[in-house]
Amino acid sequence: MDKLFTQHALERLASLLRNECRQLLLEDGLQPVQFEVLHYLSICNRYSDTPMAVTEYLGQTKGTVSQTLKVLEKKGLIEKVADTKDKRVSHMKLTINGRHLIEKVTPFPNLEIALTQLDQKQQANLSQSVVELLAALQFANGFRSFGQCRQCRHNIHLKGDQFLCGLTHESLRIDETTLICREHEL
Amino acid sequence: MDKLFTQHALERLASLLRNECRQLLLEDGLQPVQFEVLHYLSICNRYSDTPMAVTEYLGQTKGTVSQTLKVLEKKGLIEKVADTKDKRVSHMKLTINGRHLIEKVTPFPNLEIALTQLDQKQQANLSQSVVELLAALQFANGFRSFGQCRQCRHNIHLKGDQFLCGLTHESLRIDETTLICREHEL
DNA sequence: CTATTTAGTATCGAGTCAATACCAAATAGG
DNA sequence: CCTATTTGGTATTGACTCGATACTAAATAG
Repeated sequence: MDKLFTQHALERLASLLRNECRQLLLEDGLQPVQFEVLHYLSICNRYSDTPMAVTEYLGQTKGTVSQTLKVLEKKGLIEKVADTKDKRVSHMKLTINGRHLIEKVTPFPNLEIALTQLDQKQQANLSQSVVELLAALQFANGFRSFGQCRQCRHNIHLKGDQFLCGLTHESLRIDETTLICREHEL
Repeated sequence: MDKLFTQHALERLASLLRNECRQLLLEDGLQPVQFEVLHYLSICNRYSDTPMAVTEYLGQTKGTVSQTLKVLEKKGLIEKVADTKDKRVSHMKLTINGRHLIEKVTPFPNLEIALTQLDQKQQANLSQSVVELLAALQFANGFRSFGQCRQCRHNIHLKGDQFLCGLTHESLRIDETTLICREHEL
């Protein structure tokens, strides 16, 4: 079966990536999951930076995620901001230090090297394949798709730089439309 | 940068796979890493089933791997067999129960669904892309390539079903040549 | 024949993660 | 309008991960 072979390669890939992440963050005292959360928070939009959104994104329990966020907050990498409308929800914003850390460790050196060793066509193929599989896997998991705001069915392009979210009926700045949204649907 | 986008997709993919693995093994009380080791041991050849080989494969420390193996042994999924020539090394063989467990959980249901949702060409692309990236990443990590014996430069095809390893000067059964070898080199 | 290397184990501490239990705010329904 | 349920989030506990360190025994080098 070729599928089993692909699965094995994917598992191994996942394992190597996780290891590279771990070693990279060792001096900062961060764990792979913590980095994942930080990274997610750095590329998601204002509807998607709540503890519950992170929970859905990671596919873990909210209790687990709550702990991870607590650690990141204690390290001064993120800040909790209360929601103005719903007093239950809070938004997790990256601090300056959080942004610095992300910039410092991305892209992963070895992954970067590996990617540059592929030619242009291989890179394009890889990128496309991974995105396709990711979409299929998220769907199979019953997860939200967590795609870019710009590519969402709720996104309405008024004219020029003016965009609107059909779900929240709020207007979007153009730079917000490239962020990841938990309400994303194709 | 498109590379950053690819890295993010890969990270997320790794994360989702790990979660599926975890949930799948929850009732068996196994952790993702433990499954990874078990899976590796089920597809590696007789030169590559030692604790040190697993250590190189996972890219962790030997102490960490030693613990993982101890757990698997205590659960009756693998057995330690002493090497006949080198009294320091031991070989970890899967028990019947170990094989049963592997068969029970592979392939991962959601990954399987996701893969079948891709068409033939997408699947082929994915498989190829992942293998290419894996090779590049292993190289960038300074890791051994852990490829199939059959595709190794040391593998000598005598005639018909007769193969020889040019490194160990031992003859190989034909079914052994499809296993993964730690000494693999292209 | 000693010195170094290699294979492997044991122990410790910080951290992951699910499960459970809990609280407060928002929403639903008569 | 007022209670019941749902939703967002925190706290605690226990089994497990993982690197660091320290250790033993066997093999190899010089």
